Amino acid sequence: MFQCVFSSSVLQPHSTSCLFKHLFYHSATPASQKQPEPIYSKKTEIQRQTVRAPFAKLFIFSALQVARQLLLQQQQQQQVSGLKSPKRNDKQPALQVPVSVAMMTPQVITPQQMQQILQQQVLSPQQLQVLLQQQQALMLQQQQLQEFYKKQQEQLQLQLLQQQHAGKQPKEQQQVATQQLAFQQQLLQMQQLQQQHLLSLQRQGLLTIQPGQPALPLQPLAQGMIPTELQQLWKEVTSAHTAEETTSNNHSSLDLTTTCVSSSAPSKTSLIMNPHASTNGQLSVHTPKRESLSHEEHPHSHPLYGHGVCKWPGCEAVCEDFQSFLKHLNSEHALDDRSTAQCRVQMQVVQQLELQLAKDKERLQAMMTHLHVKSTEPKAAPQPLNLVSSVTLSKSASEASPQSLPHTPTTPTAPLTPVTQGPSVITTTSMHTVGPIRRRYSDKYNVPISSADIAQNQEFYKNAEVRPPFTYASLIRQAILESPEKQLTLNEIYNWFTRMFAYFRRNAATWKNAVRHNLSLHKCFVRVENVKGAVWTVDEVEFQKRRPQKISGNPSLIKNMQSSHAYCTPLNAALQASMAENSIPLYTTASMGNPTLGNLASAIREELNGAMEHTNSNESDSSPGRSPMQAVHPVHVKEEPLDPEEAEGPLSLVTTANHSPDFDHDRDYEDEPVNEDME
DNA sequence: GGTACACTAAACAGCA
DNA sequence: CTGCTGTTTAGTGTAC
Repeated sequence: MFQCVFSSSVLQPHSTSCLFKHLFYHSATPASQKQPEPIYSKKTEIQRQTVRAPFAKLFIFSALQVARQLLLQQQQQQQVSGLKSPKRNDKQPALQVPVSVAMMTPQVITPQQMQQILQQQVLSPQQLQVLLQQQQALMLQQQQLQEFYKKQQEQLQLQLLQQQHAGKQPKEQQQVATQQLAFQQQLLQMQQLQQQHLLSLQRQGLLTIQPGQPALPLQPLAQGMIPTELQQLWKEVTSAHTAEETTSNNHSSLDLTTTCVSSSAPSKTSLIMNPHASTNGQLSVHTPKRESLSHEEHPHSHPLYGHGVCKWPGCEAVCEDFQSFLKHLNSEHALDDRSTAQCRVQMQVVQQLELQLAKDKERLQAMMTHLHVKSTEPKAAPQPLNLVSSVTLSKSASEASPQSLPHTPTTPTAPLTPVTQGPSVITTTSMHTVGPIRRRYSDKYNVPISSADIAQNQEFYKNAEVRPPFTYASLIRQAILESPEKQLTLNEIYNWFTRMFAYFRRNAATWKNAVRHNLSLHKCFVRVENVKGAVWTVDEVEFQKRRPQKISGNPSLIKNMQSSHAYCTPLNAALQASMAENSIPLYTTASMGNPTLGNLASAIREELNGAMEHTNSNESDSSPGRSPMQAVHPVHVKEEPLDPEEAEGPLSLVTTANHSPDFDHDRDYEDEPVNEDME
């Protein structure tokens, strides 16, 4: 989950596809409108309603939280590094980095990715520069504040211990506790100030936050702060802490150049046990040696040390124990030009991550707004106020602007970061989910599954335990058609299900029964006695008979459908754009390596042509509210309630998203693993 | 409200 | 007897 989510922004290409598949299926595409649920007959409607809408939102939230965690980790790394640099200049342009970014740890983005990130930013280069500088300065300030806050906590704890053992100094303890409380309150204020700061940035045009959108739920200390406010706060805290302390220069108090860069910092106890030790006018107490602090707190915990390896960017030196690591840190990563440069690089990485986080926050907000609009749209409008007229629909679906969506006037969904293609991608596709999308569309409108459906989301469904939005009949047909001889035994169909869909790796009794039921029920499935037993084939004629009722639409839609671009273009463009935005290899359906995907285009055309034939004969049945994509591919529209287990939140989805194709045999997977490879 | 459809669950039979 | 395969029925939910 973690990597999948976060790398969507910066780091890991492979996971990016994962994320965008998630996005597609929980926010954007018509397919997302269906949330699976295996057993819904015994669930109350209330359960379903509460389960569906928050699903995607929770996932997005989770993704953001994870990204935030990683960002904080990066900040920690930078923090440790930054304290070692006496030359660091907060206002220094971030691009003057002599050290190759490729030296960084595997976690770190490559120069190419960095460039991509830069290119995809919403801001102009000038704006970006300004914003970078501001963020850089603010970030350092808040880091210092964090450190001080931590010290305060430590001090309080130590004094509490002292009090317990010695039973004295109650007054001082109370004083510190009071300061602690006040400090926490001030932190809350700072959070508000952060939002103000963002708003000011927005007013300056440096941030593109949509109007009317609620303030972003900023995390304390996770965003930049107004320097003056922070300094004021700093002054208040420090002055309250030591009354006799001569308030130092605000700039110097925040200037890392005044900090002690020696690794042999004064012991923490000396600073903490005696508050007066920090009354030297220099705020060395506020610039602790993190390694020493964390070392004492957690003997083997260090942001730059983990799994016996030095995590200094580009180092990865093996250190047997923590002591050796400290030696290594002090020797190999001492204060020099190289370390300084690396530190700057790390700073830049953090900045980029922050920017990316801000951007993703924006995206999240837009998505949430979008989903909120959709979910709160009155159900009483089965024919939604589709402002996309038939004239508009006669054009390419991809040309339709998101503004065409029926938005509630109070919560307009402004264009989503129009500079980047990623969000607009989602918008482009999600725009086709207008109307009562949360409602499950009739399966009458389900076009049987096409190769494109599975192809484009194959990896997703293979790994994510999400029920595919396709009917059993469609899946069975797909399985059979994918086989070389266009025929499968029942067991082979089972295997196809379990191989292609993680969802079908559990509750085997249920879905297998359903498969058998469908095989028997539908005339399109023909049982043929074969040499090796009975096999099932698909009677396409019978199968096509089901189609006429599946597509209805007005002539404009039909006309639009005559070009396969109506369906292919937006989706493929969406995928490609999202991939390009995240600088990952194009994940086209044709490059997925599945032999069945080679016929994707023809399959799509086949589906479309087949649909067209029937649709043309049924033009009287118009559905003006249906968008082209829905009309062409209404199978995505079908929405189903969530499985209670899946409804637990995004975690269930996201965690399973990283499952290896190897099945989880320990989870209700009643059958043997796939014991034969049909292909 | 009726109808069609999909899904789930279950019963049942035949067979190896 | 057990398990698999295949058929059928019933109940439920959803969309039209």
